[in-house]
Amino acid sequence: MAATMKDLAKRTGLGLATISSYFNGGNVREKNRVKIQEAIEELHYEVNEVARGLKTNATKTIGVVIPELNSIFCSEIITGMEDILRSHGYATIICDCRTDRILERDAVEFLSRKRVDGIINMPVDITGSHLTVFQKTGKPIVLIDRRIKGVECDSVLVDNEKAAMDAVELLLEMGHRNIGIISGPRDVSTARERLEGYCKAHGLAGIPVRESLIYHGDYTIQGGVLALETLVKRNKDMTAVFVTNYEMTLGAVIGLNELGIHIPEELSVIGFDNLEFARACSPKLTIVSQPTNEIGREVARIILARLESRETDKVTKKLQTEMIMGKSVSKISK
Amino acid sequence: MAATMKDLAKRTGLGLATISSYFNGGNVREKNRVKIQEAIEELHYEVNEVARGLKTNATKTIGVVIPELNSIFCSEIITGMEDILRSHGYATIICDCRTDRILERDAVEFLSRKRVDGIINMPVDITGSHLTVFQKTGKPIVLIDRRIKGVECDSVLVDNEKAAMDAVELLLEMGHRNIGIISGPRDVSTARERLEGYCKAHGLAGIPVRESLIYHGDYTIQGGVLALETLVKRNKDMTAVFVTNYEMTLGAVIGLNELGIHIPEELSVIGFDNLEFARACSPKLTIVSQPTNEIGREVARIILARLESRETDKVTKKLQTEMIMGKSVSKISK
DNA sequence: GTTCCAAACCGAAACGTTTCTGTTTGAGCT
DNA sequence: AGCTCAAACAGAAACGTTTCGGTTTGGAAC
Repeated sequence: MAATMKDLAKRTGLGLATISSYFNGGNVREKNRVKIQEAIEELHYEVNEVARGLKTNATKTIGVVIPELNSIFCSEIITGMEDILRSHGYATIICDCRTDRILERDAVEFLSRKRVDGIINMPVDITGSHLTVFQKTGKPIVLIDRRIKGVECDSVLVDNEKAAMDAVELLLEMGHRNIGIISGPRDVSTARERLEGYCKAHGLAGIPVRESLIYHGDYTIQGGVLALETLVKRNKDMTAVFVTNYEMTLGAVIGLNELGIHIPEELSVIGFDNLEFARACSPKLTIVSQPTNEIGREVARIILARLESRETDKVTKKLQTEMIMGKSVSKISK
Repeated sequence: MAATMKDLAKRTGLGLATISSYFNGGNVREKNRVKIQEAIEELHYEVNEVARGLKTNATKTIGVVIPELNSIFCSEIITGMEDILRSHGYATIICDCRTDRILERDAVEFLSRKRVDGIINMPVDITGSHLTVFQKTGKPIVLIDRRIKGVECDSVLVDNEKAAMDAVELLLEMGHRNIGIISGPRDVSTARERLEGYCKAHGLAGIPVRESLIYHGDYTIQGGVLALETLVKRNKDMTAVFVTNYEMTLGAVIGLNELGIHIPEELSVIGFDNLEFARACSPKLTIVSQPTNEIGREVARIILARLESRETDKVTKKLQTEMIMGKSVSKISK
């Protein structure tokens, strides 16, 4: 069907090795070079990366396993990551495991069979057991956003505790004393860290944390709606709420909107991520913004470094968030 | 390094062909079956899909080329698509070409070298020249959302004209006579069709179309902001605006917000896509909603059918949009 | 205990590369 | 013209599968 290197060899009268070295930057006489080029044109030759992958034992492909493609946090990271990987000749196979441990394990096995050169993973299964088999191959793994205890490998994280402290401290400074938090699932490390930041900020200010002000959501939009409704219902004195990821922020705004509660007169809000959405809210939402693009680029850089050299010590990069000021926080005068 | 079928053969005392037929559903005696299973466990064997791909000339991989991963329209389609493809044993390599014709061409060539079994493409280059080489391989191509004149292949489209007519007719019924439209790039078929619907609705109502009410945006958020500002500035009598994709809808809402223009008292708005965002707007935005998930699933079904059988006649599926009513359109009484 | 035949098995060749081990070539010297 | 040596080339083996043709096996029927 498609032309092969053998065809090129036959056509040009050259040997297979010469054709191969032409494609791999070896020494080929100029006149043969043009002969090969002509043959490529005429036969519409294209390198077969599958065969090459079999021979070289490197597919120039990175597997990416994420909980939800359809989440701006993930998709922005991927965009930044892919940019860099592509420019270094690497392809990415993206597997969206729908926040499902089984599918996540399947995805890793699948990528392993496909002989990807490395895996980038925002883990759902916090035991990391889905990664152990792949890790034995010695190929690199880089974790995004969430750390895993057992598995030791490179990771790119965000300073979640600091992020949450910044937000809560702002609310405290503005006089709020009954601050709700829409936290994430208890078993997700980012969620725990953000909640920890919330508690620490309270501790530093000498204000006790009230259990009823804490809601453990599920990081989804619908979960955000429910969380907000619940918090509002059970805390009549709550004057502010801090939402700890984008999807739930969107949900919370929907909830407030549908309950007819005004921001910030009746409730101050600090959200998470998606600057553009924050700008579209009226009044503009104050948010904690994660450097998604930079996370993606950093992940790409780390895995590329690993692929090129065999350093031993694992690196953990922690990036900082930024507060983007809006008008969704009001000042409370006692 | 990793165990191969040859190792399994040695270990079990069976032949290569038997091992192979074990993996491909052939006839293997029960006792040998368990022997093989044990050997797999002990040697941690995993099929090498690269070698298999070379031999079978099928990689069980579909290439997907889209203009922008970081767009909810695209990412929702991909989610729906991947679900179905995965459950049929196909992987997807996603290439985000950043709305760049050169990168799009690169992506297709890249996928071709990787010997993907088919390509799904939301095309940027409307001449389709990036696809002609791949098409010669006889492997299937399915286009999403935008049609291309030269290239004949399956496609899944949306009834854009009807979508726009529905929206504009609603505005006309509510008494609006000076309706702005934030349209898309002139060379994108979806944009032209939506604009056509806008014009047709005016025609049916016997109302002339005014050039100054038409703005050609670029389908980006920032483009939406600019579009809105421009339209508002040059049409003091404009009472409603129809925005023709999600990113520009978000931009338009940002623009209105930052200009302090109230919806719907000062300006009625109909947006496009992203139901959740519409719900988060205050008042809730009326939008035209595309069946993104269904588009993705349909695309997957079509390409799977092509991969399994060699029907000749190409199919074009056209899906309908839905209007989701909010409170962003006011009634005008003359 | 034969006979028979499908079911089960085996080994080699092939897929399209890269790479290893040699061999040839030709430009720059006497 | 002859010599030298690196540069350029050639051929074959190997990567890990599938598949083709041919061989063995085992159980049912006699």
